[in-house]
Amino acid sequence: MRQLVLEKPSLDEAYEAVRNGIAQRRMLLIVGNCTVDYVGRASSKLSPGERVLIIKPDGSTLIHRPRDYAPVNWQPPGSIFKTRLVDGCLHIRAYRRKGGEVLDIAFDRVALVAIFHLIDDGEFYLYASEEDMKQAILHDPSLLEEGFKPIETEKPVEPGFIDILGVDKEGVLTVVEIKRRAADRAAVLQLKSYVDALRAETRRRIRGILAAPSLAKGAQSLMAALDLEFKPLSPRRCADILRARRGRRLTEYLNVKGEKRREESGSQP
Amino acid sequence: MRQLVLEKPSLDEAYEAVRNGIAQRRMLLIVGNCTVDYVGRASSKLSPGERVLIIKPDGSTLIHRPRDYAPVNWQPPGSIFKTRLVDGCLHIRAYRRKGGEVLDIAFDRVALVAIFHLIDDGEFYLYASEEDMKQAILHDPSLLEEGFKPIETEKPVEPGFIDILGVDKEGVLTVVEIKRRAADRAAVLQLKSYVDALRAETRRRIRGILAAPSLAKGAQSLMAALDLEFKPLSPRRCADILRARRGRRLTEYLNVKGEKRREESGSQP
DNA sequence: TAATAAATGTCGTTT
DNA sequence: AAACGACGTTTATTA
Repeated sequence: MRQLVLEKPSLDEAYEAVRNGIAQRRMLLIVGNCTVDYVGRASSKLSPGERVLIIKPDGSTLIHRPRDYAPVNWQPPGSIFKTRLVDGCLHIRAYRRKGGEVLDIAFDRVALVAIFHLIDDGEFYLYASEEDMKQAILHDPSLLEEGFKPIETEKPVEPGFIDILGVDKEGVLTVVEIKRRAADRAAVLQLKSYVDALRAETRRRIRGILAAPSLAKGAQSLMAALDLEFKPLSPRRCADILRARRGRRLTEYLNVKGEKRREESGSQP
Repeated sequence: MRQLVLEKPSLDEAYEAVRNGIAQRRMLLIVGNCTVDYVGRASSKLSPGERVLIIKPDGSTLIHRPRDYAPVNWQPPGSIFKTRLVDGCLHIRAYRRKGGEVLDIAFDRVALVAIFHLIDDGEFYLYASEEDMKQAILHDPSLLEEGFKPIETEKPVEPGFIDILGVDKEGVLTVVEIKRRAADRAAVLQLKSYVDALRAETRRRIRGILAAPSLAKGAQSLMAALDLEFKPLSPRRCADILRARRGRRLTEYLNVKGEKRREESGSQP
């Protein structure tokens, strides 16, 4: 059985199919009228309506209403299931050991049960992450400031980790905090705490630079008050620069180096 | 047409069904082998594999692999769609005005197209939120501390909003920051910035209290260093207390007051 | 296991 | 539209 699709099944039919599908660790899509109850870190109740329930082979469970990006209720991977027919309803209970969280979905009508054995070994690549921004600055420190020299990345302090620690062209110790989106007050406070932590370690003068595409309004006054600096830097531009750099390096390998080195270069994330 | 289900349709059949389903603002479930490309705030590429695509009436778009809670790619509500048959593939493009984000899904094989007109007017209630914790403290200030008296909630400062501002039994101004889960360094810094902002407004002595179920280790040293205080408080307990309080009040209404007041009480979230 | 910070975070609320 | 903070945030990484 690669796929099983039941249109408007009876609750008995649905029950059997769902039970088997979960036992065989398939991907289940169930559409129907249901209520949802959750008890765990919080509690929630959802009165009747038509929704889509997804149960994945890894135990992830999602209930999607016909609107919104986010599921209205869910259970993360690793859930344990119990399926029952009670009082003319198909109950699916997803239990999570951690936190003793329980999600109970009760269908009184099922429009579809579809069960699939999906094979997905595709590779996923994401560009223009904060990590890409950091790499771009390390490859080309002038992106941050002319004369900037990185010393260390992810330096632990206090605790917490400084994205990039370096010195400016005057030799002044400089803490760099990177954000891939508009920096808000929280980001400023984060940078401030790193600078303060470092001040406790040394008497050298220390600059704090926040590198991000933009700075929220309320964050601007904070920056000034805390004597920190802002450097506009977009994740897209960083990703482009990285790609160009790596492209160049790849070309160098192709022209000069042997097979093994080319593979190494090609396997970079 | 309330529902249309196509098992293993040809790409032509799938194309027609998807086109119509999107035009009629239905809920679409499409299962098949696909690649996914995203360009927007970041960029991503996903090589071929079998996945579930959900398109909602509001334009929300989700691509789910057979694992993980989160979709591998998505588009938030409001997307605009373009469906095409190109080079033997069914392309579905979800375009988002904001940020010019583009999500392109290309199926070379479709296992299922299921289209539904879902009606969901159910109401969703969540208990034990941070808001519930705040209400519980306002109803019973001794939850925070014996003799505590709330003065104001969501007081704006600097900017930012103080969850609860009050005075302790000695009359000392007290800033309360509430977290529904273990308070981390960011929460401590948030409280600190509120206390500092308030200090700029008055010369009175000010206490800062962080009310949360627990305090992360790294946050403890920060609390001490910044002269702030921690009060253990669980969202569950607050929700229980709130429920009891409201239950009691409801009972009072039922026993004493007329129809109109009962309705008001009953309509509380 | 706990803690720390990123995320294409999303979502509601308010200015 | 921008900003601010909550979220049952989840997820990855690291001590």
